[in-house]
Amino acid sequence: MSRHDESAPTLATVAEAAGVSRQTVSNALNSPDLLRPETLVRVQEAIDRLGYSPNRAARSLRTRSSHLIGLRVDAAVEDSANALMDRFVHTLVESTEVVGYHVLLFTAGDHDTPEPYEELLRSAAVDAFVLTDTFLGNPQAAWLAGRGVPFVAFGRPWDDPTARHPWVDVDGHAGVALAVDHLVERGHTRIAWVGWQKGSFIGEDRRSGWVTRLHEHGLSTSRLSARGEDTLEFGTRAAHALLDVAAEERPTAFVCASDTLAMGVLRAVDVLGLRPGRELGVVGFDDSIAAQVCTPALTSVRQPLEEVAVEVVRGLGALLAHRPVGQPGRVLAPTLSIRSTS
Amino acid sequence: MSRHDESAPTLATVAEAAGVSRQTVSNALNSPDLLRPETLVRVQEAIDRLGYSPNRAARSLRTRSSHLIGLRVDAAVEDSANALMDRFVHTLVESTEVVGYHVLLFTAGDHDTPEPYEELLRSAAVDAFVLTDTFLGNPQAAWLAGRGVPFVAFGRPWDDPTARHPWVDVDGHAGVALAVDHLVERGHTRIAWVGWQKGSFIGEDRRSGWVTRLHEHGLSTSRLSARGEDTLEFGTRAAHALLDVAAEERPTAFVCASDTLAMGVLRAVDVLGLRPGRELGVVGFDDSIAAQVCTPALTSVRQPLEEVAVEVVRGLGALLAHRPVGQPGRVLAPTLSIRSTS
DNA sequence: GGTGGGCAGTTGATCGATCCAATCTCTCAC
DNA sequence: GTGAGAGATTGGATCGATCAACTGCCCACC
Repeated sequence: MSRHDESAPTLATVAEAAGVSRQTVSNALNSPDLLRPETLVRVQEAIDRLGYSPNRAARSLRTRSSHLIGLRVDAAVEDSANALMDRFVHTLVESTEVVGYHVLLFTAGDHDTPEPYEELLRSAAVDAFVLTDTFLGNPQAAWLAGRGVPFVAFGRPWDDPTARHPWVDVDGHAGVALAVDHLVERGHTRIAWVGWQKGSFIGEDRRSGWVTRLHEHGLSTSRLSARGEDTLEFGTRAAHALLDVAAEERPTAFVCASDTLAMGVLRAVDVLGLRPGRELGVVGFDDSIAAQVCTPALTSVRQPLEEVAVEVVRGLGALLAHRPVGQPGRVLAPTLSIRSTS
Repeated sequence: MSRHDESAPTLATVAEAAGVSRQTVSNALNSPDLLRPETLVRVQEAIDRLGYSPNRAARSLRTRSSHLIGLRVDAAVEDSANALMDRFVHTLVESTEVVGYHVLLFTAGDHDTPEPYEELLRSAAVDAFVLTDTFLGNPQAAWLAGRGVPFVAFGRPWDDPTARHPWVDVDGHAGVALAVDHLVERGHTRIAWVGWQKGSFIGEDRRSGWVTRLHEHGLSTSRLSARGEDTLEFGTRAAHALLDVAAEERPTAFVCASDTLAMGVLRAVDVLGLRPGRELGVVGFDDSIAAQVCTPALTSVRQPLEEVAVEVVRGLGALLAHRPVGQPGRVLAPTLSIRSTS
């Protein structure tokens, strides 16, 4: 009856069991190449036998790094197809685990303040952040960068091309261009845009794909564009308005800035008794779950969220190792998921 | 030029600034009522002035609690409407923050092993877990409980009513009964069930709501039930099969075990040229985003995920305070979100 | 007047890992 | 045979908080 079994094994316990010192056990874990092979084996056995895992708090305290990455989750918006985070978060968690990190979730209340970020950083709860809600340019990126908070952004620093923080983004322009090409190939010549109000950089990026691509195909964009909020209702209203013209001016296809808007367009189309598909094309953006399961299934631009997550983690790695980043940003190409509405 | 400004303030720094001892500062944070009001104010000022937040690693090491809750995220399934986690996760994060905790995400690989859970617990990375994927009974709950891992489950221990771990669940039976009542009120008398294969406790619970409620209304269930996998395709196949009978035997409404299945049913209905709504009712389960934005919008049973999250956190609180739980489980009532398909 | 008790605040030890500098053990060259 | 030097291991100090025990101090009570 040696020792009470209740307390978890520590470095010292393992060291004693293996007949070596604490430091040797620590080296076995952190720099195994420093040990003689036979010693390493002996230590490993003791570790396995005792079921030892190093205490994170202790390691964290000493090394001054928690091996945690902060990710802010904001309130889920109802009635909108914006559930693309699921896919992203999962890959992010998987990728971070590969490099020995975990993801910590937090909320930041209603208004954007740096407080929660700084608090987590000051208390050494996380080593860095991943920013995702860079919807309207990213004001946060600016103030976080200014305060020396380490982070990688999913989204370009639109408003400040000189920003030096690492970021990853998806080429919205190219995504919409893909959609336009596809619709043109299907024979459409009057392709409308349903997007967001001016002021959103992402929205303008996506829209520019529509404008330039139509022009490159020698097609007109005039009287084919609608702008408003990112809601189902606006999508429906916009479609009604765009279709309420003389037959020869009527668009035969809609490219939308989001799946939410596209679903709104589909609703209008349904009310008017038109059948989406070859005759009337509709393309969304995000390839949300709703796009996949609704009837008719929505053709949509798919962001390579898995790749984005991997790149974000790569950026985090460089950031935390204080490796200088050559070019801070990376733009990835989306693909088109073709379904029934085109 | 006192001290290099780089390093973050610690208890000692604050203590010196306020002219008190470390412990007094610690007390100011953890048991303010131990201090004389004027001392408390003085310490508070120093804390604010220096921008001090206690180091979590150090606190964690000493108190043996990380104030982190582990939540496993599994691979997002494509082509299925199961995105109900978003809503749950957000409320969970918010509720845990209120009681001073944070949520840590992790994955458990493909097969279910207790390894990742035990590893996180052994290394003191988390204090407890929240289990959510208790889809088919919950095997994990059993082995986690057996190994003394503290957790609260979202989902009943169907296979072991004597289990003592805390859990929260939603009454699937009642949810489906709600759907049946609603359809009966709309005048339907031949109401079909599209659900999962036998062997899933949740599936049987939901189905039982359909069976007993129809019988209570004096309606028949014979030849009105289909069972299969939780996919869009099966929903479509099942609907085709159920509708392929003599007109007077044909169901006029479908209650489904999930939104995914309901979307499949809608697809079949669409192909057959029927219009869902008053004449042909379809009700799903989960009130997923897809249900909300698709056309026609799907009537669906809505789980009170916000309440569930709050209850889960309450359970965690009791668990971590070693407060004995009287009755370990709590069943919450779902509601019905009525939309166009009924 | 001595004891006892509550209040306010202090000090040293401790949690479990890693860092650091010093030591020990070889092997090999001269 | 000795010293250099790399390879492997050691004990002590440290990260920053909390715990436990202790010191004054003041007032009440017998």
